[in-house]
Amino acid sequence: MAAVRSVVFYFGGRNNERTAGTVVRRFRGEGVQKVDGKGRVSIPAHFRRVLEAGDPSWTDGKAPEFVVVYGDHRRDFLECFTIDAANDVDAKIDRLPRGAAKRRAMEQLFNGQSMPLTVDETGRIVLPSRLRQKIGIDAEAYFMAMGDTFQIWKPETFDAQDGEVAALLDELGGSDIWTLLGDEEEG
Amino acid sequence: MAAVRSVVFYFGGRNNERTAGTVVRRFRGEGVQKVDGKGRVSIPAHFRRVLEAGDPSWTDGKAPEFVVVYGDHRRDFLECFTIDAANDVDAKIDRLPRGAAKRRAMEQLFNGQSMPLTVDETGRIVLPSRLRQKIGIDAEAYFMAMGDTFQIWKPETFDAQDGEVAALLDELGGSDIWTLLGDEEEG
DNA sequence: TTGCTTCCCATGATATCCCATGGCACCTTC
DNA sequence: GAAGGTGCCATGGGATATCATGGGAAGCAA
Repeated sequence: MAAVRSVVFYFGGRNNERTAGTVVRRFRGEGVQKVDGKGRVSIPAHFRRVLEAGDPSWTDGKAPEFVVVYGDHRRDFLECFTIDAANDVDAKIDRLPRGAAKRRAMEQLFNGQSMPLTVDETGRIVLPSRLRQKIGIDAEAYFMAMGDTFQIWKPETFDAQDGEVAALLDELGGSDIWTLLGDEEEG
Repeated sequence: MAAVRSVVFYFGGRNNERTAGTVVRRFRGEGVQKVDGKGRVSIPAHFRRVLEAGDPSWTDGKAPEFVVVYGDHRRDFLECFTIDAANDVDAKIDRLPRGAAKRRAMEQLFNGQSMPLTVDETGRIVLPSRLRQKIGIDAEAYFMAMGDTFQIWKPETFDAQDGEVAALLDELGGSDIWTLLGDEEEG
């Protein structure tokens, strides 16, 4: 019954400042999930696979943990990190000089304004009401992959900023990947 | 404008096996495949060979993975990337400055509006109904190679834009490859 | 108690897996 | 060089597992 089909890993982007050789499975995809009165939300199955792969202490059958950063009032979405990704960020913060203003700010944001969450047996998390209120989530939550992380939005909030993104893409010449990246150089 | 339905399979012939020493790396050809009620579609065998070659974690006998980008409302086709190609794109996106609007847009397009798919043992994928609906596919899908990637279209949609391409070629002076390439050099 | 969590069980809808078939290309064999 | 064998390819159908989601009971805190 335990479901570990052999998860196929693939390597993430080359220049993503990750430890060389680290196998990373990137988040991909998007979707709307229901949020019930208790604040329970299903994590899309594919995201769960990535969370499992990114949690060093996860084993088959267990529930993966991850870190959600909610930030201050300026942030209107939640950003979710695998344990591995969160450790990478922590390591980077550690490299900043002690006492530096930037370091304090980073620590406050990433260590203070964040919390660990655990996916339960049925693939759901419970979003504390404080977090739901913060980003205005009510009955639905919009999940969007961002490579190393994924984000949780109130659908309406996301739609609004999505319009801006679409406008930007128009300005940049459409939604063709190669055009946008500037394909002069070959890889 | 030729009707897609009249196109006979043209995937590069039958003997396109992995002959020793021959590395298949670019998608070539076009054709129509059936889509059944479950959304299952056979990936043309020649395309599979390229997907296998472009998946670092693929080994003989395994099922290759790849990434399909469906994009926003302006896109009326699906664009399929090998894992290698997707990693290249991710790497290029990673090189854009963090926080830049363009980077955000690219991440949303390429990480959010995309999903990983796996070719099954029989050489098929399952196109989720959401994707089929998005590009209007029901019983048939048109596959078209684009070198690094391949695209999946609703046949009728492809026919329509195919007419535009033909018109453009007329305008450019015909369909002679060398003439067209020469023009580009002069311009 | 009243309200919030946490855990366990239930269910409809997909999605996935396993098995099956007809066809065509190529290879053998006579 | 016809006839039949072999293997991959495209496709279909049914059985099973997984997913997303809902509801209730049990624990815990003011």
